[in-house]
Amino acid sequence: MNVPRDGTPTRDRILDAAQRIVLERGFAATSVDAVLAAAPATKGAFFHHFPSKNDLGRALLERYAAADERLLDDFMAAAEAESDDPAEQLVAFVRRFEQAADELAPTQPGCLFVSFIYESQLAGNENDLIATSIRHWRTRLLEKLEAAAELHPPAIAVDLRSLADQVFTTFEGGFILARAMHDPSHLRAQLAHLRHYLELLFGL
Amino acid sequence: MNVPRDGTPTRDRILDAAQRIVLERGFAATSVDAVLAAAPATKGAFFHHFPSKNDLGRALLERYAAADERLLDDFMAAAEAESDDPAEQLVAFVRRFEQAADELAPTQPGCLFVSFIYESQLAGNENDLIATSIRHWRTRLLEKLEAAAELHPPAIAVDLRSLADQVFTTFEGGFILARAMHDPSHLRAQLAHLRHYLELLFGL
DNA sequence: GGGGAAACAGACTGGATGGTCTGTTATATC
DNA sequence: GATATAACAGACCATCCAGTCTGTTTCCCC
Repeated sequence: MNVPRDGTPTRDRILDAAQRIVLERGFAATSVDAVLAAAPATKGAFFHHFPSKNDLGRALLERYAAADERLLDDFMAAAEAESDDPAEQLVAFVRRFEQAADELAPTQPGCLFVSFIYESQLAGNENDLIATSIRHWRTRLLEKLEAAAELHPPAIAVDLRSLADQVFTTFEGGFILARAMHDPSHLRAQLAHLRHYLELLFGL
Repeated sequence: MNVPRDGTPTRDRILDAAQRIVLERGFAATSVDAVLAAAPATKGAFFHHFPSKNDLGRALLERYAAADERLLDDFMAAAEAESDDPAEQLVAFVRRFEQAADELAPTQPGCLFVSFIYESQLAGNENDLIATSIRHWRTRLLEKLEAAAELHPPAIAVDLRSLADQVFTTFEGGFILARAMHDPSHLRAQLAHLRHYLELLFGL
């Protein structure tokens, strides 16, 4: 078996350029030629790495979901290092995203998931990739919420399952708000309210 | 001046069909031909009513924003009829959206605003239409929030301005969550948390 | 150092798509 | 009932765009 030169740098360059353009204009409005011009790369390179444009979309989503999962793990680990109280961990977790929001928002004008969710043209397989990602967040946060509710009986009865989803909701909604108003700082402010809600619920 | 037959029914049919398809696939992925097939209408009719596809987008946005504003006014008026307490009015306001969510979500799989926000290809003019709409909600809700905070000192210090935006955030985030998980009921659940947050803040 | 396979390069194509253009029909005014 | 004009109808066009195809280069293995 012969192993010629490594193609991953080219592949990554294409993915990076594609992600930037997709986040800005959406997937359908992103032409392969535009990606190639931005990468830069050629037609031959593109269709060597991705059989079709849809495969590029799938690859983008997979890479994004993986990075997303890593972020969740990292921030949760950092939050767990700050305190032993699961409620305080949750608050620290959200606070970390608030801090990250200011740096993240200007460079990343949105969430790649939304770019695909609002374009149902991709088959169910990759949409399930998003659903799996969301469920992962939910599971991870739900166990913390349950532990927190155990220690700190909530001020009012709430459904913890959908509360876990509230993190995703606030993130996506905040992104949209920030983008619609052309002001990245909105994301942080919306996340702060989620934190306040948790603080009130668990009496912190 | 001669006034031939009325064109508004055709125009509306085109707008209705276009809105359905745009909400499902996004604006860029919506071809004029697909709209014409769904309306149904012909090329001649389309380009008689809309000089270009982008003009259709603008018209869609304008119509949507107007309906949005009407909804805000109606629900706010209904909430104001329920109670004299601005805090309770706000809670009633959100509760109304929870009720509406179940009926709205299945027929309308998303918010038209997002379809355009995540596709920056349209010029700044129509994006400002969205921003104006958001600012309208913010202004309207902010005055209620300030009145509520006067009567019921908030449990913790929060920024009322961004709290007003939280309604928009929760709505958009909830829509995305519902769509990503293929379960419209999520929207209602997310709105419920927003209501709980308000209840906790104002001690209701 | 020759052979082979992956990694490109780039001209080319067929279909989709936004938009045009030349009619034709309906209706209110005179 | 002649006419003017908005409201359509639908063939047609120019462009763009995803995907193909035929090379050429690079690099490892023997």
